[in-house]
Amino acid sequence: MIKAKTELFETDDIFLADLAKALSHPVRIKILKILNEKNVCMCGEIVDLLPLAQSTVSQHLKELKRVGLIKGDISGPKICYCIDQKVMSRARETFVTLFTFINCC
Amino acid sequence: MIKAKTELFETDDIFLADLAKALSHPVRIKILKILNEKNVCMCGEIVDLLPLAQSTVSQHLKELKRVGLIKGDISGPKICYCIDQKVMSRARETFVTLFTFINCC
DNA sequence: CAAAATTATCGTATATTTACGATAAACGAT
DNA sequence: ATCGTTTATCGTAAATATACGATAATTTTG
Repeated sequence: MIKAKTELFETDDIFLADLAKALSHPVRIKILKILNEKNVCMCGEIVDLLPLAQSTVSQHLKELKRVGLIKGDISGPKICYCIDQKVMSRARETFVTLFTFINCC
Repeated sequence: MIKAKTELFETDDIFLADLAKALSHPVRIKILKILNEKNVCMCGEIVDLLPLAQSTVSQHLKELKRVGLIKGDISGPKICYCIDQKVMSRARETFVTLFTFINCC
């Protein structure tokens, strides 16, 4: 059912939009692919693979962390980043649900 | 294989990021759901269902049109918007490919 | 032809994003 | 304790996104 004008957006829509925002920059897609390939990765390694300053990469990692798609485990001065598969699965389901909904009904 | 620092992003990543950008606002998710439910929809109908000015809704429609997820057929002074299922399917595949890649390999 | 209806575009204000260099913070090694 | 390494954060500048009202453009209707 379509909602009345006074109601705000549904939390599902906000979550999906938020996920999409985290995926809306090629660098962040690339970072996810790098993390996927290396399994676990220091921030510095990612910086070396990208044409960006360390602070910029750090900002992108922060955005991915914000939605939970990645997590960073502190080990000494380094931080080992990796994909949070649980959240990633939830993200996949969220997108699939949208596309299924739109392609079917 | 991980690319050297000098190479820019892959076109796949750019396309995916671009799609994600179009989906990165709750209003645009909502618009897609409205179009899905109504099948075909005038701009004005969408405006009536959202707490936004007509010009703002028009801008969001433009962003969805930019990536091709929707198309607008002119019929008199009205414009009938609908989802472009072909592009939507491509979008679904693009996201599924990413998630499959990340969850498996 | 004029008026009404519909939608896009323009101008504009504000907020957010993206990028960088510089600096701070945390830890291991010397 | 100090130094080097690693990463986050700060300050800042430029670009983009989001929202609105006003206006223009298009077509149907009167």
